[in-house]
Amino acid sequence: MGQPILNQMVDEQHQLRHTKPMSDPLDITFAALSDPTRRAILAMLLEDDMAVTDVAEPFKMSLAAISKHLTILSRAGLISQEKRGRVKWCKLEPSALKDASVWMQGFGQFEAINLDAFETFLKSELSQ
Amino acid sequence: MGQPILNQMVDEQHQLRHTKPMSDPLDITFAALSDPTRRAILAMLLEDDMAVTDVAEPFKMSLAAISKHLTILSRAGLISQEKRGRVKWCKLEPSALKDASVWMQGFGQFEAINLDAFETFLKSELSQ
DNA sequence: GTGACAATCAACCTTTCGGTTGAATATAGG
DNA sequence: CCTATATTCAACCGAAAGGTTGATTGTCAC
Repeated sequence: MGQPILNQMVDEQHQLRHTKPMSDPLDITFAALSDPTRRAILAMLLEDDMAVTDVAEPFKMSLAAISKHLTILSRAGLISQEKRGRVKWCKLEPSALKDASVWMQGFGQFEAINLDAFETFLKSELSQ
Repeated sequence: MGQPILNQMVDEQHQLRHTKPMSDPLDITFAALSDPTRRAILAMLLEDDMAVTDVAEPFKMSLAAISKHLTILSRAGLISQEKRGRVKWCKLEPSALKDASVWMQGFGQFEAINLDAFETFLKSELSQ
């Protein structure tokens, strides 16, 4: 039975005690999400896959800066990048959000959104 | 009609364009969650309210460091702190996770599905 | 009051973050 | 081939993060 989420948390704490420099994937995920530019990029990619230059266009910062942000999102698994020709296409990878989402579910009276039911819902939607 | 989640994302992007130093609450929430020590603290508080010293006990870092982490969690609204006598009690405030959770729900693999149905689904889940 | 305990403050250090600029590396197209 | 475009690399910068230590404040307990 049990609460795998809780166990995971305890493990995480235990890891800390031993000063493992090994960074939890959740570190990277949440850190990636903590920047508003990166969240905006994710929102843009929700609509469509985009080239790096096109991603950068709405922002007033340099292309290199956006390129770095994309690298961070990519390392967090939140997007994937595929080079076709000289253009690198960026694609949202929403499944990476799942672990973080599941972790958060551990804290909530707002388990309002039951993930199993959620997935069932998605499947039924997609099969139409 | 209406996709409030998506609109919110667009607003966020718009804000960026104007270099507002005004930090989105989501920045603070996700940044707070990106540190493993702080996530471990949240997990501990999930079991019970605790005094600062007791929170610090399992960790090998200084009390001052833990105190700083608790301040960050507090500013993010993820915990509340109440001083009774010389002891400051820390209490989990899981509702602060809700906004972040809702934001994340916007990213399903499901650009295919229609957002109205998604919201209807969420409402029905919440009303149970 | 005195001493022990709870917690924060203040100053400091090192590393990471988010940004810049300018040069470098592909690749596409005429 | 040559040139324009797409993207990254490299070096640098200031600011913020995460930690330390030592002093400080406040409260309880005798």
